[in-house]
Amino acid sequence: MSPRVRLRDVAAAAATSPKTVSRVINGDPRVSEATRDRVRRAVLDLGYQPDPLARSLRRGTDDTIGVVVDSVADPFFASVAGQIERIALPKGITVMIASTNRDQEHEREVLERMAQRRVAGLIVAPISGDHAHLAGLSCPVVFVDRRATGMEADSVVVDDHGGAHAAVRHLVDHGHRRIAFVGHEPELDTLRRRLAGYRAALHEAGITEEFLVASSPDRDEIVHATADLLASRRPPTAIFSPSTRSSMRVLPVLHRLGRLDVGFVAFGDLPLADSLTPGVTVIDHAPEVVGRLAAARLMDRIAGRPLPTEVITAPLRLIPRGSGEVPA
Amino acid sequence: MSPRVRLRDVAAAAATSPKTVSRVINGDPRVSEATRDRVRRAVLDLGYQPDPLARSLRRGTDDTIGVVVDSVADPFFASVAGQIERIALPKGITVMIASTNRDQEHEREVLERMAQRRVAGLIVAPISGDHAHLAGLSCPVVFVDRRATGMEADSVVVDDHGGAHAAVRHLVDHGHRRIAFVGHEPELDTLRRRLAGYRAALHEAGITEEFLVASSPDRDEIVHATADLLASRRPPTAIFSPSTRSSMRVLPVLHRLGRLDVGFVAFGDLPLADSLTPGVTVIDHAPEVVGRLAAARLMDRIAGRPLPTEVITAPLRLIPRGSGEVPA
DNA sequence: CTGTTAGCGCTTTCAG
DNA sequence: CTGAAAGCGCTAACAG
Repeated sequence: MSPRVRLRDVAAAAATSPKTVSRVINGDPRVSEATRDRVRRAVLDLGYQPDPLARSLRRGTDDTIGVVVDSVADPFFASVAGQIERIALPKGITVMIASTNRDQEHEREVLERMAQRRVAGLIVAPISGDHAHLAGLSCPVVFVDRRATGMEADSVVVDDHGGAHAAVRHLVDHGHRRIAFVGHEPELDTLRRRLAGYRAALHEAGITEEFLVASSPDRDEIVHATADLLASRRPPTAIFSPSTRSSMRVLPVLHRLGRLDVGFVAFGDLPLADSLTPGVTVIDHAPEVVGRLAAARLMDRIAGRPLPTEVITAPLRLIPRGSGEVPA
Repeated sequence: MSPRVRLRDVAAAAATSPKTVSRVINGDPRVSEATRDRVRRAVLDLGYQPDPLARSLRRGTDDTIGVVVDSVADPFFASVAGQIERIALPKGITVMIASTNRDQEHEREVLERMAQRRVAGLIVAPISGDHAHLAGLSCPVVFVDRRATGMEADSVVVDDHGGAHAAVRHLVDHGHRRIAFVGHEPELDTLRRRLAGYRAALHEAGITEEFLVASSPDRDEIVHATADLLASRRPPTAIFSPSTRSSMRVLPVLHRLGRLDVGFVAFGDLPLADSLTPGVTVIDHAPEVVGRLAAARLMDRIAGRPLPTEVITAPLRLIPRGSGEVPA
């Protein structure tokens, strides 16, 4: 529309210099009340709005934070991202979201691009195994869901070991002794921890028999492996699904086969989990909490508050809905 | 880490001027092969990467498109956004996603901020009723899910009327005559069209009895209203849910009450829809298609290709899974 | 308390 | 084909 109002236009209208207008805009106290008022009026009259690009170029940093996750289409990360946005926006911080699609090369590219844009900070669900290359980024980084390795940075995670332990313990308490872990992804630190929690719970209960399906939830193999396992001569009486993605593949199998007698507990909540029959017992993954904690910590870092590097653990809770309470 | 390589550093290394380097970077053909090679080598040697902020400031436009939707945490919009990202990124275009949380004021603010950043284009799921104020934006806008009103702009929508019509027709074909429309939101154009489709299908079948629950899916009222409706003296034998958000509220009611004899067809696919018993029959909303079409059209606009303003309709298909095929 | 000068890194003139 | 000068809109540095 109108050709864009600049600082100098406001300055002219307020009969002062651009720098003084800049001071008023940025809340510098060293401006007289009278001038300040004139400037404020001019700003309103002309509908002036600062140019974020020019400002960032000069300042060397942008009022933007980057969020890099596996995929925005993943409900867990979508919730995390939504929460971050909710916290950042009121502070005048813009959020840029990007997906890695679980591809290391892609992750690198996306991060580089954000760094190039001089983002003030990054929240990353890292997919690469070693994050040393991220140490070179000149802005604070907070990891979510998976913790930092190879560099000093805060991470906001959930208690993978404890959550898995609680889930399996819950099944044991309902009489199950043959419990499968379906959907292992050994390349993910998170999953390895959940596997350890599963094993610890078995061990504690004096169970030595382990059922492990290590097919990735992204491939159809998991479907067949699960069906085969249930059809085997000595099948498990319960399944622990260590990730939402795994649950989305395994639950349909159970329902298709009508195997609703099989105990089932999932790590990560699911939409419609309480409309299934039986309802799906889950360890709630608390994406909102993860998002909130990560955003808060990043703000602290951007503000330069001196804090020790930390692994922040979001609390988990078990939500019994039926599938985890079927007897063995 | 290293202090950032600038154009002039590359120029120095290649023994030429910044402008010539700029020409090479931007693929200007009017540079001799020899110079071009020297520059390319220098770029690689120094690891030069252009500064997007400086470039945008000078050019007056940013290689970024903004995506503004109800909420990234909404699975439909998350898919749409994911698809847009997938198309934009390989073209070197950065995507900024923001949520309106269905708040007009918020929408205005977010859009203003993006415009301020000189985005090259916008993809918007508009929440405000009249979009005339968006006409002032100096970049192309493509609307998704809901169509433009009050301004000339492309929209990518689904066939709301036709989809709803097909859904209700499907129920009629299975013998239902008392079919409820649960979860109307009269302020949304989309929903009004779906309601019209519902009515048209009833009319065609010679049905005069209409059941309408106009509670917003965001409020608990919809739960009670649905339960009351089913408990009434002359209840519907089937329900058409005109939105995913509505389905997420209504399905739990049906399952909690054990009313699996009630026919159910939803507008918009649902995660785990085929694990419910019965599986949920849906009109697939095709978020990926909507995203792809919107992104493609926006690219056309940004490239300045002369095209008539259009309402592009993404195809829908009915996926029968059981709930829509229960007899009356 | 206020203003001037310079320059963030790039690209658009316009002149060789 | 190449380069010098100017400036996008803003703010840091340094006067006054």
